[in-house]
Amino acid sequence: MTKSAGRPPLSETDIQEFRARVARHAMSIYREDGFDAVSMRRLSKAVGCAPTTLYAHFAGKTEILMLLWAEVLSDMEGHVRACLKGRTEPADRLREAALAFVTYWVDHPEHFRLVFMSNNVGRSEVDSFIESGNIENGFEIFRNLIRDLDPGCEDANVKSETLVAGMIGLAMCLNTISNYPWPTLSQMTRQLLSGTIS
Amino acid sequence: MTKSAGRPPLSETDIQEFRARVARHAMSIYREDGFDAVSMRRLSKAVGCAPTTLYAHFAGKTEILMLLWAEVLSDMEGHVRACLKGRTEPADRLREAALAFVTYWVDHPEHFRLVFMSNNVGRSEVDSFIESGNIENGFEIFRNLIRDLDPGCEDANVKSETLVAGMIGLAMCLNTISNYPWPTLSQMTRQLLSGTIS
DNA sequence: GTATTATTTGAAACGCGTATTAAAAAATAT
DNA sequence: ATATTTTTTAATACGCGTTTCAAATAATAC
Repeated sequence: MTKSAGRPPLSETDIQEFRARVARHAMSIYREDGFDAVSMRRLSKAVGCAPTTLYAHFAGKTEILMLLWAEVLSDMEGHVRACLKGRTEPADRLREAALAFVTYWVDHPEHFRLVFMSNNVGRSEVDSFIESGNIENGFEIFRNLIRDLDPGCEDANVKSETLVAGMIGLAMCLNTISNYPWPTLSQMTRQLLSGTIS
Repeated sequence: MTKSAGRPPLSETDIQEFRARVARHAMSIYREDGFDAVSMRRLSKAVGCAPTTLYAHFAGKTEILMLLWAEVLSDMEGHVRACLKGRTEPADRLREAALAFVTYWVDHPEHFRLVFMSNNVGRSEVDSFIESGNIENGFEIFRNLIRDLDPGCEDANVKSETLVAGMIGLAMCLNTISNYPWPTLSQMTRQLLSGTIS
């Protein structure tokens, strides 16, 4: 059990550092030139490594893109929380938060594409992201708002998960079928909420 | 204004025939080997033309994939209508139709991917599909079910469009974040409907 | 130094969507 | 047949995600 000869494996710190460096450059390219510009070849050039090296540290491109999700989601969360400032009435808070949520994705179609349409309906990759708690946080905002509205609500889970999924659906439809004569964004959000606020 | 010399342009019939032939082969490849197998090179080989020829008749791959949407959507519509057989109570009909809608997309993730995740958030391409009335039909089922439930309902448009978008969101979340501990599909659908049935 | 192990590299390959462009082929009027 | 016009083709190219694999490099123990 003594130390064996040969080059030691990368420390956990080294790995994390590398992954963080990749994330930084990926984000920089994404911000600079958009989603389509984030390619493995270009990213490896920016990082300063061979394209193959990326595949030694990531399962694939999707796993790298997930590093960007966290930033976008946190930015979105900021927008939602910002519009809660100064509002105290629970129903009002929930309404405005929902409107801000949908508005964010409609105003940032590129972000929406990155987060919701860049996965190949993949299985295991997304799972790790779930377990990291990032998704849970997204639901939590609305779960809390729903609980504030109706303390002791037993199906707050069902309500919040359905609300979030529904809002994502709204954003998706507005983004991808943009020329359809949709009702107003606030009309649809209000309608979607009518089952939550009761 | 007499006929000019030279090879005459393809007749509208010829064009339609070619497009139909492409659609047939595309659908055949899709059914046989799945979404990823439908590539321009392979499709051109199946059709019996050069890859470039496809680009003379279609703006791009997305426009070809849209030919498959109609079939999938009509299949889906069949499933929804089938579950209405024998049901007369309006609220019951709406509930079952909604459940069938979401269930269809969860049971056929490949179809979901084809219809909802194969467009690059593209603009003009999807528009032609809208104007062909295919989307309108999808909404109409639910608009009618909502009208049956509440005749003289003034915001049936808002309700149906929001419901459909919400259901798509449910299907999308269940498909792409498949390992999250979601509530039951019927729980979420019922919750989503609670704002519609009231 | 040498041996050993871990990691990175480079080059090549596959098929992909898409674009360009010159050459070939097809279909017509005269 | 010839001229004219439209359509198709073949070849080539670009960058893409991903994989394979032998060669190079780095970091350690002895």
